[in-house]
Amino acid sequence: MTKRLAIGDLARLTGTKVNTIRFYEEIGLLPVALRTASGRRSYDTADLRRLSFIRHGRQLGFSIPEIRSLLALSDQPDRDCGEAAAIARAHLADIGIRIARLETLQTALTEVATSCEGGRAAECRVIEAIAGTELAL
Amino acid sequence: MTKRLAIGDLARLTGTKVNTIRFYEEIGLLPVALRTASGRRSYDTADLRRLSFIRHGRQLGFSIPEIRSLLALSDQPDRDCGEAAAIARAHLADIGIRIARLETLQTALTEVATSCEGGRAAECRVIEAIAGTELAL
DNA sequence: ACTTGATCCTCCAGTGACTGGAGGATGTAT
DNA sequence: ATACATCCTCCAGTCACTGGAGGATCAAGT
Repeated sequence: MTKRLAIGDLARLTGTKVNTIRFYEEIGLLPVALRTASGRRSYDTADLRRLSFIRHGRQLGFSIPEIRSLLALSDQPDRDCGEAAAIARAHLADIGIRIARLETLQTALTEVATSCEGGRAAECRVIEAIAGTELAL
Repeated sequence: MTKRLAIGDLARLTGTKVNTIRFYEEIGLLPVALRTASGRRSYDTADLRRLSFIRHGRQLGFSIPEIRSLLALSDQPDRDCGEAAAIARAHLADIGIRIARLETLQTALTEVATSCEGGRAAECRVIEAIAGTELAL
């Protein structure tokens, strides 16, 4: 039998609250956990990877329905490849925008962070970075 | 007098609910809005940019305290440059991680999206993409 | 001037995604 | 055997909105 993890271990390894893990099970983001003889939840490394994915996804601002649809890509072993491709494509555009915005913010913050050495306060373009250029109103 | 916007205009232009704009005013993310003679809120393009920043920031997964601290960089005209640089630096590491994760996810999704044309279902690396490589346990 | 429909106001209740705590059982280390 | 951490369930609270009631105001058309 490979290494099994208690809920607390999983929580520590992923930076998740124990209650949150139980919550994810309740709403079906994580599979119903196996139980030990005494009724405690027991996990393996697949659960660890899945939870890690969920947590990082949440930190990136994906909603739970979005994460569900991303997880669906992994959950369907090889059926309905066309549908999987459609889900993937639907997310790709959004991800491109996110990356672009983060990169603009990165540039703006780098400017702020380095401006002090340059002598005086930088022209602060932080809002402009993320506000979006489409607002030329 | 330059162009003034009603709360509904601001909502439409930024994709925000009217109630959410009032909420942001209440918690101090947006300045207390000017009012017309009849008591309606009135906005300008600075408010539009600020709200646009807030909304995009939220979509990128930044919490309201984080957004507050990013806005602080723009709000302080030129006082305490060192503090501003510290805030900027604190966010930069995090942003680098976000970008890297999104790029890995982008690669994984592109693989899924293009695999159908190649003939058979791709080995789905979506979870692996975001789960993080530090979990080699 | 009047009506109609959209928009605004305040206030307050509800939702999504957690977070924390009470009360009690179980595991582990001395 | 005693302690102390960890687990269980259940339920209440928080954060960031979201929606609706009840009522005033505005802008357009007749």
